[in-house]
Amino acid sequence: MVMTIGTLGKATGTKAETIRYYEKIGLLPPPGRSGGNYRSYGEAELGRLSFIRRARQLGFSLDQVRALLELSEDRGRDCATVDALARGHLAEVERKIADLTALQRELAAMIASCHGGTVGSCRIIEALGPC
Amino acid sequence: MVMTIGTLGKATGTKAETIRYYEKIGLLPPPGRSGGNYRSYGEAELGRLSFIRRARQLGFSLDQVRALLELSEDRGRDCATVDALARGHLAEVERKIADLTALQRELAAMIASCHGGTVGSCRIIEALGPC
DNA sequence: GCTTGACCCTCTAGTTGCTACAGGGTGCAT
DNA sequence: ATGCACCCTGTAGCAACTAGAGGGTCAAGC
Repeated sequence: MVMTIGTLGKATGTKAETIRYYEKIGLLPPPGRSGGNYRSYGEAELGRLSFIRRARQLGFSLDQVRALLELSEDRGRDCATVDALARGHLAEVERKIADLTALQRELAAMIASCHGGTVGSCRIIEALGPC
Repeated sequence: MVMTIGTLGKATGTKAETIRYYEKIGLLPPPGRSGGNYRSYGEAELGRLSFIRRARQLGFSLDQVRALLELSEDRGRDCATVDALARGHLAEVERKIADLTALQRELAAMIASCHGGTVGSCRIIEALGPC
């Protein structure tokens, strides 16, 4: 099964530009070319790109994806490194959730304190102003 | 009270580079200069920069901060616009929290399914692989 | 009065992860 | 043969800074 970049893109929910970008930064190997100099992809590339996209959806950075790809190629290796990478990412996500939740509370309190009127007496602006 | 950029930075928890950046994008007006061509700031700038930093800490974008600053200058105006801006931002934060929470659940499940061993049998790698 | 060190200046380029052109070539159907 | 959808390369842009090069300024200490 041979695909053009557009077909591969549709199969993985990725824009052609993004695929070319992944190639440029070395996340995808340079594929073969057709007579008209079109990139041509097969099953292997489909699998690799799916992996990348899935990991991205889970919020892994491109650097983390790169590491995961490398680790996944070495099937005999202990998977503790993979585990650590995923746990590190989870911790990061949890920290972000905590930060945003604190933010949410502050914003909600600020908004609740505003009872209309003019900017001059607005509690939201006041809350942002000099302490 | 006259300050150099470094002093203003310390007072507001902002790096000098960031202050110059804010000036470049028009968030802070160009300040006066000392004999040696140093930027010199007073109370007004301290207030404005504090406002900016506080809003940034609450996750408002620079464009939103710009709008808030403009609104705050017109004390007689109805504060409904301010309120709407803040509510919009809160909604955005809440959406992000929901997204991250979904992510967190997926990551945690993935990690829980991994019971050690080699990469070849690693459930994390498997979960990322082709469906 | 001269040096040392901390500070300041401008300007440019890098970060992350794409996205959007501009200015072309290819391939297939009509 | 001509239109249209697709492909190619290369560059520039987004947010919100951050870091560095290559200089100038100022106060203190000797």
